Amino acid sequence: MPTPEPGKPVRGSATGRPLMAALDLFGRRWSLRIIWELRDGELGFRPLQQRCDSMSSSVLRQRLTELLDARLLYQLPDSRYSLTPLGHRAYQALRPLTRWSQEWSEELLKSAGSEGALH
Amino acid sequence: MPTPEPGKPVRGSATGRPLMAALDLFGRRWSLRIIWELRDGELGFRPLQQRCDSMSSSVLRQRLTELLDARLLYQLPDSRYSLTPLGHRAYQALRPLTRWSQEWSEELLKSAGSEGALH
DNA sequence: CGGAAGCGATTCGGAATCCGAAGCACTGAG
DNA sequence: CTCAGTGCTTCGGATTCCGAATCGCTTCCG
Repeated sequence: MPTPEPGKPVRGSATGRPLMAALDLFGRRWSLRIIWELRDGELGFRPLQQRCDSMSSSVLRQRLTELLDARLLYQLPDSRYSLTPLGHRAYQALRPLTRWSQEWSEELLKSAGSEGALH
Repeated sequence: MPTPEPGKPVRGSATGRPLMAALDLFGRRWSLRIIWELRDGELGFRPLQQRCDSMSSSVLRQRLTELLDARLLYQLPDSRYSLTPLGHRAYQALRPLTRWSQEWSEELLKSAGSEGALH
């Protein structure tokens, strides 16, 4: 499972268009979450694992190397992980998702309520 | 694998915070891509499959039911799939990713170039 | 009518991925 | 020396994904 790279064909897209590579990278489990948890501050391996609901260490390592390869993260001399400027901009690109998820939550509550009211 | 719902615990997050449910939903393979491909216009099952690099029909069906459950999609009387207003706003929330992926692509080209220059 | 083509959708065996518990090597504190 | 905490690896089993085949249905065309 190679790290997705814009320009090269990635799983799920023969073209390698940057967006498709990004969708592949972020479509792997925990990728988005890791970036999210590093949004304000460096974290070591285990603390990061804790914040990610104790995700499995093997997958965490896998995701970390992918994100390091992709230059979204770098490692401090004390081996903690941190977002690169590029990684931080990726986080910012994902911020609208927070607002949307709120809206989504409200929408589902609404429709759940009207379902119940039908009886 | 239940469809993630804000408020309920989802895989990868005991809290069920809306954002975490969203990260679970979008973290499943092809989810982002499907929304992306429906951004401007309805598509039937097989045409949609074509646009998604001929992804496997079983997974496509799985993702579609999840996105229907989550109210991001609805099905027209002729059984084509379309974004709901909520789904369209999800797409809009993902748009900054396009810009970012461009920047990412350039950054990787830059560092690939400087690597070569070291010899 | 007969048949070919396209559709949405399902099934199923094998491949890829993810999980989680255990353990290793190292470091600092007591 | 112990003990706890760290980054990280290994490995067997569970889950997920894949892809080809297939079904039933509709449409189109002779």
